[in-house]
Amino acid sequence: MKNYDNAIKMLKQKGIRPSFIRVRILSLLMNARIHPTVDEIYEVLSKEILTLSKTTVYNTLKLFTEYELAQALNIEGNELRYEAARGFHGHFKCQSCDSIYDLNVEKIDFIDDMDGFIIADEQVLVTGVCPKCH
Amino acid sequence: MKNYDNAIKMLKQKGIRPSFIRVRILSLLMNARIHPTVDEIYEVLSKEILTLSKTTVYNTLKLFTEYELAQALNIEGNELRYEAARGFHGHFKCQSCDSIYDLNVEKIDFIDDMDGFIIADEQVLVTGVCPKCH
DNA sequence: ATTACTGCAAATACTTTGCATACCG
DNA sequence: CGGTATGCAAAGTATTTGCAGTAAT
Repeated sequence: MKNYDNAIKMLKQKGIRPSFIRVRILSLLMNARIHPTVDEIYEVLSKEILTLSKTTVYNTLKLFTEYELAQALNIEGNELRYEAARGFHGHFKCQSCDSIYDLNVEKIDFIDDMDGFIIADEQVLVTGVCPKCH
Repeated sequence: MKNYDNAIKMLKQKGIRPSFIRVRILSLLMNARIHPTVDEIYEVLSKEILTLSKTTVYNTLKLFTEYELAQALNIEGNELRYEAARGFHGHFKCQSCDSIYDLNVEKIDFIDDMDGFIIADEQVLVTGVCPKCH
């Protein structure tokens, strides 16, 4: 329950109606500091929301992405992961256990002259082996 | 023709038999400095290699990735792009025209202590609008 | 009543797998 | 010949779309 209020507040701020499902999905993203796939979100929430459909999860995440409440991450080539929007940070993916860690990194240091380029987003993905796996 | 020799040489160095198709795919990646999808590679090469199948393109790229001749890029969530292996660099993706630019960037500056993490690869993806699109 | 939200089913897109055929040493 | 490379068809997985039913204002 604890974070529902927070999620409701954020949805209202963006002018999105805080339906039950939206609140639950946003709370999930904000609480857990996880980077779930659509499938993982669906698996967790469909246990409580028995009528939930994957289409709705897709719709909701798309909506959140448009309103910058969530961000899609290209971690695997073949599926999208999502996380709640928050400050700039990177990700570390363990190629052994597939865990994903958040990473505090400095902003990108461009060598090229970026004049004329409008930068909207920066993503950093580091791959390797995490401490638990060696 | 010019780069076939180069591609053949690289394949031999890795102990991979330089079949015609492999040479063509590797040359394509090395010459054009592009970041094609499997589909784009297939479209280009199937005009000359009429019997080419996508499976072979997939197989070949997988092989190249294992031998570090090519690298898969997570640019879109739903498809893989490939580029010839070369030094560390980032990518800029224009959200208007979908062009992908190579970017010279400094190595990631970690704020976290990365002790215990073995870093195998770093990817930087910047999204925004390129000079041609505004 | 009108608009927005949800969900099913089908369609599309990308990639992998199993197996058969063709090629090369 | 024997092993590797290629390719077709089918299966698997991820995502999108069209439309209909439902809920909210």
